[in-house]
Amino acid sequence: MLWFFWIRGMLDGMSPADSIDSDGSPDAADATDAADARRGTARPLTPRARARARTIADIIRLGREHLAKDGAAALSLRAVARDLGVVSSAVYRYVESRDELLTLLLVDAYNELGDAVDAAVATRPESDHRGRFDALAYAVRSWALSEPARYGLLFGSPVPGYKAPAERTTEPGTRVVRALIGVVDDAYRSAAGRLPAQPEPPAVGPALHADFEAIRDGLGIVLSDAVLARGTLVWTALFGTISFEVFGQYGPDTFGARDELFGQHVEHLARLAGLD
Amino acid sequence: MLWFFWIRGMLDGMSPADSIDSDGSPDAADATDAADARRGTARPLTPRARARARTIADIIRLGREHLAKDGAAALSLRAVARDLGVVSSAVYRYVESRDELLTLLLVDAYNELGDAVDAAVATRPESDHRGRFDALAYAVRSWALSEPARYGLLFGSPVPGYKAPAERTTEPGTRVVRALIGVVDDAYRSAAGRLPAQPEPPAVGPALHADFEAIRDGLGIVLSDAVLARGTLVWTALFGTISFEVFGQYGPDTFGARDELFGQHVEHLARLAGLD
DNA sequence: GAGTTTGGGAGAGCAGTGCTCTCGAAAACA
DNA sequence: TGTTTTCGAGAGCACTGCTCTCCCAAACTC
Repeated sequence: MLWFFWIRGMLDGMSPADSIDSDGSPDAADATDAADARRGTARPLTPRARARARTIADIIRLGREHLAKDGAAALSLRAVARDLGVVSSAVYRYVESRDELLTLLLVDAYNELGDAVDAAVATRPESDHRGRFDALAYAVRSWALSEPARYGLLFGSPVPGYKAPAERTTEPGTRVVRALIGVVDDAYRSAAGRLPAQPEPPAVGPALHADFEAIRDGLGIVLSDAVLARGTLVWTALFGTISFEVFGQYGPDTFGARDELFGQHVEHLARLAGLD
Repeated sequence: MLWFFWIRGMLDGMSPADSIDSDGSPDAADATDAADARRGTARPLTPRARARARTIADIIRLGREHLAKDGAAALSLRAVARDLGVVSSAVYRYVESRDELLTLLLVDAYNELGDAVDAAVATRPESDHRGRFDALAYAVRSWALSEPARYGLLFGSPVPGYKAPAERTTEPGTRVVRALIGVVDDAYRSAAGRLPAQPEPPAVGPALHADFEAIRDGLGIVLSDAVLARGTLVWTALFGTISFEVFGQYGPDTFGARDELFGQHVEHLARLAGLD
């Protein structure tokens, strides 16, 4: 299964706990209602189920706070239990393990980032491809700088011993790249035939061509091998630039004008993507 | 102090432990000799000092193994002590804390990567700027793929609660970027005046200009603002691409032809750097 | 309404972690 | 030979994830 792809039927397979809205609002129990409605089982919500959903939402909210403050490696189930006013063994009634909580927080963070990106892109008209690209890039950077530890969980070094379950993280985890591909694909569709000539691209070999072909098939896009090759670089470069800033790779004093530096990089990346 | 800069006198301030050769060879004690020789104090090495240096070298070697296997967050001083055949409190005679060991391993890894890059660049003639750039890029990628956990320590999410001491990590930590700047600067020096015209660059504002000016002063290079802007993007993009591969951001199946994909990216990055 | 089921909090316990302290022996030095 | 220094061992503290048992109260069933 290609990583890019929306996994059909995934929502149906989700447990109620997965459906908690990502803002951790107190009425998370309603999310279970929504999930029930989605799969057509109008189950009358028992008080117990309601209390349970509320507790899980609290655990996610507290976990998110700890994650934001101390990072993934320092996330402690016992600390969450303390904040919840409960003994440590009690949280195991709601969350299978620390890794399970990490998965919930991973999905939570992916969706928050995805929402931020979607909202930013939507502020620009559909025809303003360059504007949409800029909005996407700046939205990712803003979220990353405001949530460095959670960004690190998503795009930093893997947590040792933790393996994200693909069936739960793939869809939310690919929202940004799918949005990016959408912006670029729209631009190329609308500009079909009248694109500025790019300098001769390096030839793409048969193996990489097959990879790109599978991506095109899976996502229903029209981008050429050359554009996809440049597009993947734009993708990884965008996150590379942001990661350097978030993770402190620039050092404390080298760049004072970080906004402007990022603007320069976005400019070059947009050109590389062919959006100019 | 700008992060890029070689810190003068740093070696003089180093403790013997910092001078352990990065390959963890058993004769690490000789490194102390070397350090003594460098600062002109020919101290006769006592048996105790010799044994001590050897033990520290063992600790670093074992720590490196654990780091490579399980990642930074899972690095355990007690586990190292067990492997060393000693009780846990005994290692505190040699290493101040877990963070101290992390610093030693950080410097160790930075230097191993720096050595690999320097060696790769040196295989190409000085005039082959594009070849040197490619060699640098592929050397970083090779090392990263063969040492994913240690790469993650250097370029992934920061270890929570750990703050790398700048006076010990800045010099080794900037070896790669200094090598990269060297390659690009050489190319621009040797091509002075006869460079292919680049498409009109976005204008650099006064604040970013000041940053670039400081970098030029500090490193004694001639690169223009436009080239430095593109150069920092090349730098961050290179590590972004490599990080995506090492950290599994591509997903397991999206790209089979990863070598070729990286080759495409290097090609575009070389063009962006003006090395064509 | 009475009886039964079940959900879940409390607490003890196990094995691991980083780190500190004291004690004693051995090695190095004077 | 006697003194000083070094350093390993071991106990102990506070923390972690996680399991197990106990038991009460809320919820469901008849």
